[in-house]
Amino acid sequence: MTDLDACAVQVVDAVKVSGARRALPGDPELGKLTDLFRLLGDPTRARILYALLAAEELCVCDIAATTHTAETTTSHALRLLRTAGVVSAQRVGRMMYYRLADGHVRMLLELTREHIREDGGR
Amino acid sequence: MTDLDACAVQVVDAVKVSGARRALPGDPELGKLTDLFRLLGDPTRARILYALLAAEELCVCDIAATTHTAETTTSHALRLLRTAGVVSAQRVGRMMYYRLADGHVRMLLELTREHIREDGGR
DNA sequence: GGAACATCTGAACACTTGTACAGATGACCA
DNA sequence: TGGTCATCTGTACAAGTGTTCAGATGTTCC
Repeated sequence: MTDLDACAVQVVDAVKVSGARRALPGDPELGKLTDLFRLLGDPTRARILYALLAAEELCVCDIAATTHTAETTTSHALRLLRTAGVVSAQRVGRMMYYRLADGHVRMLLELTREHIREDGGR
Repeated sequence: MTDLDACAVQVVDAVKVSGARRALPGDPELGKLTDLFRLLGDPTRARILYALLAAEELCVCDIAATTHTAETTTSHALRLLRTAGVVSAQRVGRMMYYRLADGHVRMLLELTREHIREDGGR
């Protein structure tokens, strides 16, 4: 779309560039990666996830109470997280209980919080 | 702002709720967390970061060439990443060399890619 | 069956955000 | 010093996104 070719001609370190280009995630993988990160990049959803990290399992109402968010907003957020496979849901009577989908998500949340705490977000 | 009080009254598991509420990151910490995730949630920036993960260090032009992105766009993205402390920059002559800021970011990128690859993004 | 309840869904709005264009900076070299 | 080069910045527009309101599910209990 733009002057990408012009730029490619002026490559400084061609070896590094072609090496990095090969190591780059492909479009489908990159899409999944950014989808996941984008989901975690919203305060409402992040609050929900950290609430589930602490409580193991919660119903929608209790998630809303924990995160100080309207129940409708919570439900919308949970749908996105559920669709993406970040959380899993289980119906018990008329309530839906949510929990983090797997250990990777837990590690991701813990690692990032550690990172923030250690160097103050720098 | 909303019917949050009404919701709090109908809390199902009050013990879990108050426990999770205490474990929840505070607003400043949560802001840093979501800022970081949001930065990783854009394809252009993610490509840049994975390029740096593979190549250790690259100048703006080579980053643009690696990620197939216009140099202006790359520069804008790098500014955001630099301001947030995700990447660090070093000037050499008229070129700027960028690299990932620390090991936490590297681990975050690697862990997430692993996660995506293992269960196909589910 | 009907009422009360927890949760979900659809649509509309305000808001945020990424990208592209144009021009500015700062560094090198003749 | 003047010109070229790599990179940066400001601005504007299009596109994406979160929250809300209103109403629809599906479940329990009488």
